[in-house]
Amino acid sequence: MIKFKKYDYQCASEIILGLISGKWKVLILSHLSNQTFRYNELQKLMPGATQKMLTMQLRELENDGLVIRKVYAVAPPKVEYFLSPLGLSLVPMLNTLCELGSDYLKNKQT
Amino acid sequence: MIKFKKYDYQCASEIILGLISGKWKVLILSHLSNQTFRYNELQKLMPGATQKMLTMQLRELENDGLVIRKVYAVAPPKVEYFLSPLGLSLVPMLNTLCELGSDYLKNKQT
DNA sequence: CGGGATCCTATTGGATACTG
DNA sequence: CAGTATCCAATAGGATCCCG
Repeated sequence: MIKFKKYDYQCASEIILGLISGKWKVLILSHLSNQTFRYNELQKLMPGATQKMLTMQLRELENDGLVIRKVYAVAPPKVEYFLSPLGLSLVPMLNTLCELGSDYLKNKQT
Repeated sequence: MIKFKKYDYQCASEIILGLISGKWKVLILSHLSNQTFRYNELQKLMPGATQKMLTMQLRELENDGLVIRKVYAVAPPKVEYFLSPLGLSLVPMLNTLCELGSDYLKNKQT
């Protein structure tokens, strides 16, 4: 039994799933895997996400140490988001997940 | 945009996450990756899961083609669960996920 | 033995309005 | 620009009882 963040996990893989489970998290991570983005740029990339959801998902990713939020003390406000080393370490796995997903779809169509 | 099972996915990786997201799914998959189990054997392996949840998760895994349910026409009933080729194809990824989870924990403790 | 049916709670996500 | 705050709907999960 693994205790982490008020949850009990039976398997360490569930921890990673907890980190990336959330309606917009993998999408955010995949965007940030390419480059740094500002808040409103991410909004444009994900028109379906409300402000509340985008902010929530970013905050969780930040608290879990996958994403870094850099605030510039300027007016108007400027905030940049980019992957931490920990977030970067998940990128190959996310790509694998993506390939498996494509394979799965092909398989299900035949 | 990928349409699959009444959901719209922006990234193929979300499909795999949908398949294995569920409180007991990765645990079921990890047990079945080693050997075939009967229903009540799985119950004993996962004391925290209620009958309803165990059945639900197994049915979803079956409907998604990851697990095969084999019913023997005997009395008392006998039902066996084991991984399909599709389910087996996810095992290496699940192991990777497990390693990443362990790494993450170590990192967070320091 | 291997479930199904019902009822209830908790968590997640959405819509909308407001702000330093 | 980059968020908060509030209220509400949908889904996931849990407790309990029943059945061929």
